[in-house]
Amino acid sequence: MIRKFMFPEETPAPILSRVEALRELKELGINPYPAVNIEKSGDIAQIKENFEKWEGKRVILAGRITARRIMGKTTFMDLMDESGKMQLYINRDVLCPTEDKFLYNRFVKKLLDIGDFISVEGEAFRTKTGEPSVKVEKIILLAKALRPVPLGKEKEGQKFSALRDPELRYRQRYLDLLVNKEVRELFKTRTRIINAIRQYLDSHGYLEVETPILHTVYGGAHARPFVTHLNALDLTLYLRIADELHLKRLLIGGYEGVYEFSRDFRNEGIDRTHNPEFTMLELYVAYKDYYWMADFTEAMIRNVAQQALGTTQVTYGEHTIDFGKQWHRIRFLEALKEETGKDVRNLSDSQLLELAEKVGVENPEKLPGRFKIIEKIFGKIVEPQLLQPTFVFDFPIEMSPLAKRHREDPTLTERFEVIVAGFELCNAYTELNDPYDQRQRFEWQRKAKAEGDEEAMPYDEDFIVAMEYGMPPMAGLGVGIDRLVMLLTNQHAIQEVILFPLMRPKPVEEYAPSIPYHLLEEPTDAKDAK
RNA sequence: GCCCCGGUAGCUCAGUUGGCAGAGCAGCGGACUCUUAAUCCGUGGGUCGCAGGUUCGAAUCCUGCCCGGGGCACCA
Repeated sequence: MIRKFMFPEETPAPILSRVEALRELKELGINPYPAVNIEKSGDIAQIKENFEKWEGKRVILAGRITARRIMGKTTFMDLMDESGKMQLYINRDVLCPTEDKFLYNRFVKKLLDIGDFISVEGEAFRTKTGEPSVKVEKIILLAKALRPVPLGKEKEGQKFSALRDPELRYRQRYLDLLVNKEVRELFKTRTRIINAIRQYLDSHGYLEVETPILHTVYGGAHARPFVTHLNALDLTLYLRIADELHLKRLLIGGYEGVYEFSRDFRNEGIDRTHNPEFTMLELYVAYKDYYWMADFTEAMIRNVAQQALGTTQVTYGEHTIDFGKQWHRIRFLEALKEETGKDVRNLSDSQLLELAEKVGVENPEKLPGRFKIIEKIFGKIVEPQLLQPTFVFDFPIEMSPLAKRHREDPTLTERFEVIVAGFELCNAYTELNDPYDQRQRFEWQRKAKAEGDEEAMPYDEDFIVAMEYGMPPMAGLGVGIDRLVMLLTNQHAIQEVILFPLMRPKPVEEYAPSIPYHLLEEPTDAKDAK
């Protein structure tokens, strides 16, 4: 896996040869890192797409050398830009029409390496085998690569060597992107998904806003926060765990629909569905309830899948998930009753513990409160069965301190979650706007915290005050963007859909040998002296 | 925190019952003017994750540790 490079003098040969080439380039007076402004003829993929139009014309391209096939007086290279690869045909006598063949013999054949950035100019043509190519007449080094880029050779999609190790892929994501085209595509899809959501919300008249990341009081979710400190005010601050309470304040302020793509931070474990920082979409719309929000959510996700992927059907692992069909709708307690045959609210504490044990909840007696146990039971026996998009409505009130009481049952809240492929994708409420009720819920949270629930929400006085000025009835929605991207791209680790997932820090010399720059400073006659 | 799997050349990996540490690609030298995993000839390259132990002898067996991956738990 990761090797140690403790001995700088034992520089791997591929690096030594590149440093040596760099030294020679400098001696020759060739700037290996020139400042340039290149007028590219276009993207390689586009040029190749209508190659008939380009054939016989001069083109200028820039990119990285990804392959090299030296055949004596002719060399083929593959040049890669963001869009694709183009073959370069470098003929000695085309590149060097005069007697001086140095540029070809030394520069092209010896001093250029795979990974170097170059630009070329020449005629677009097809080789005998029909491969779109450029007959190179001019070639400029744009940037020398000192480390071998692990570009695997490839034939018909089959890779012969490449960057596969997940640790190195995440740690050196730039290499992952460079080497693995599908990873580059994946993050484009992520952006398309986010853009599609933004477009959908904008077109419905909702306002994108930015609220603070540094909070003096954190809230809006059950989670432990990251704690930091502001020197200027000698103040403890928290990185936000949600932006809910600020967005609601904005509706108090008169906006009727706001949303934010919120980078949230939760001080919790790291695994394939949890990164310490992640992206959440939150949306709040005045004068609406959670039934309306359910319809809106369903329509939005369906539209986003269609926009970003061109289909509403996605493959996730072994399942085909269809966002296009009408989503299932169930109720939390009814679903539990169907599975267990019991109304969990009527169970005694000991009966509830017994049930929890039976379905595989470990150490339920250690959980802070009945509702946590009920939640676990639900997670064990109901959630894993929900593969197709499913709304779960009406959660017990203890689980939802910011949601409005159910209009028909005061022990429930008007809340739904969307479960897809067995995990939670969305969470939404008819938002609580009764300041007296909200005050009481915060009190319960305060009590829960005192009893050891580390994730209980802190009492936010200012939020209550704001609500006391009058908060419009509203519906709110939260969507885990990373999870949505996972679902839509068939990825099973959150690290795959976050460009730079958090990694345990590691000294670079443990995964990358140091470059022997001293060789560049050596006087040119040093070798002769020896 | 627990369980399973892994760590061998720059990259991807093989390594038999414990018996001289290997291949392909990349590198270096050479040949080659339509190749595309170019080909051919030659060649350098290793703290086998770390530390102990068993053994005449350990990449291989044992113990501990580090790192990673997967699973469980934790995480609405």
